[in-house]
Amino acid sequence: MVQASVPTSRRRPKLAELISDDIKRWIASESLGEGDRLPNEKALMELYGSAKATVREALKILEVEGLITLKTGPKGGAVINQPGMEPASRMLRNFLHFQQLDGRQVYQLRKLLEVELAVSVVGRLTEADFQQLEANIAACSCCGGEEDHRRQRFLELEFHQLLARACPNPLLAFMCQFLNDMLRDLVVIKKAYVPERKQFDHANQDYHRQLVEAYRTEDTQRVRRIMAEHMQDAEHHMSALEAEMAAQMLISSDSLSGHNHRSKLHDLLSENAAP
Amino acid sequence: MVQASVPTSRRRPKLAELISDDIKRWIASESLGEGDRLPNEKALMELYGSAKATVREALKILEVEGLITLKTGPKGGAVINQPGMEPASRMLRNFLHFQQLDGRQVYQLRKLLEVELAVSVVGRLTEADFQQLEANIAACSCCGGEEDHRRQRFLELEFHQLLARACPNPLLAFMCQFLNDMLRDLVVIKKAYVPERKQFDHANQDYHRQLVEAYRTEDTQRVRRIMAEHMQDAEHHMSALEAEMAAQMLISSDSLSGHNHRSKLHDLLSENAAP
DNA sequence: CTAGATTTGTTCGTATGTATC
DNA sequence: TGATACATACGAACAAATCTA
Repeated sequence: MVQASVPTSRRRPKLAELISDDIKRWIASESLGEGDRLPNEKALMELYGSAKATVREALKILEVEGLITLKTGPKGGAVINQPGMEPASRMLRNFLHFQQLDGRQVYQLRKLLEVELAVSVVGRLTEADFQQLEANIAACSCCGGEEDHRRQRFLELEFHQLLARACPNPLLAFMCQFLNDMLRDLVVIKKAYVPERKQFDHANQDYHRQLVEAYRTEDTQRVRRIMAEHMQDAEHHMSALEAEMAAQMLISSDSLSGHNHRSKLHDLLSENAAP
Repeated sequence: MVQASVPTSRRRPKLAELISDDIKRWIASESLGEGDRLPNEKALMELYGSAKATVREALKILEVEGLITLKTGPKGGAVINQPGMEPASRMLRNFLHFQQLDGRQVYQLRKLLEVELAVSVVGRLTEADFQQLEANIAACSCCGGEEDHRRQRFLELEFHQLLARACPNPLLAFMCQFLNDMLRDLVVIKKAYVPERKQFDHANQDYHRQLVEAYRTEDTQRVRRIMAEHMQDAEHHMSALEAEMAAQMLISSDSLSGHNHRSKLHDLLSENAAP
């Protein structure tokens, strides 16, 4: 049983999947890195004895998985690309879209992971990091107008993203950033959930300020205590939207914002008779 | 900017990606579930005014992401498939393959998450679950021969997988299962790392037995304490392979086992002159 | 700055295999 | 068993993008 690429259902592996797996094995065995180039389509065609479309499908799989990028022109072709966390994040959202997930469960993890992450970056922040953190706090407190609630939330989450980028553990960093992204998109959907928002904003900014202070003095225990309180407090204020997350998670907010696209399929299948 | 499918690099979205995004939007807006069928290729061709290959590529993207499965024959076509955790797990491994990751970092998370998971399933185990757990312990202790160290590890990890399947929080369950899968594949690679293995096996079995006991009496605090100790102990014994994980993570162990495939590309490009 | 070369991106047409009825 | 519907695969050709001279 080879069958590595699409193991969701036991079935006969298709030709393109075998080819993409073979290329993956090649990448792993040669320990290739960013920038190395694969042979061009023609060479792959005659190597595997397959048609152009089949090779293209194999390359498509690798592109969707974020392992290569395809460019046209001379010196173009398939170059190996070390994937960021976006593809993994996207797939995880696809998975969670069909699960029932509520804010309580998100914070069950956030309370653990954000604290662990906060502690793990003590002593690892550069002066540039401190400047970004303090700039974020300043932006948070200054634009505290009543206008744009969402911008406020974005900035607060960005504070945590800055911390995550400094984390030396890539797994921990990924999970925290994923949780932050989910909360960010949740804010996009729920346009206004404004109970006692004012004091919540103030409390958040206070936590962030204290965190930076503790980081300056590299006081690990204080970092742990403040972040734990911060998460506890945030969970309490999240109880407002204690329901139906994971409903609209298939499309990331990047594609939601801007035009409010409706799918062509929806238009066609609902009207079913167009002039 | 639509551009949701492959956001690893900012570039003009290709036609196939736009189509797959549109289909995704359709799935999300109609809140379709498992088993619902998409229009067939011909209908999609004339709907989007694109050729067969282009539509096929769009469907390919959705298939790689685990959102649909393609079947041949009448009543075949693209049926919506609620993705399991395999696609997300695969992408996360792709990401980590290019990061430096060691056993210490894995256990930094495992110590937090396995304990949280263990506590969260107290009172949620059915009698069938208990039977599976006890059967696992029995299999662990009986086949304690010196023959197959790997089988022993597989069974021990399977104990934790059983617990994870009973966890009501899908995010927490995913992360624990992912960590277990990574450790499982690591065992496949490192064929024999046998320092004081015997007493380690015995200790593990003892922890597992005590855990089942505590679950029977629904003693939450005891579950927490035992699992915490179990993870602490396991981390200590993992220090043997404190180095280079994440090297061979691109291909899952399913495809590694069996034939020890070498890639065609490797064969061709190294010899470079075939008779 | 234009022109050509190179390589991917897209399309059409056709043939094959396979599962259902 | 055969007919049908559908995905799968092949091959050739054209279009578009991009580097280089």
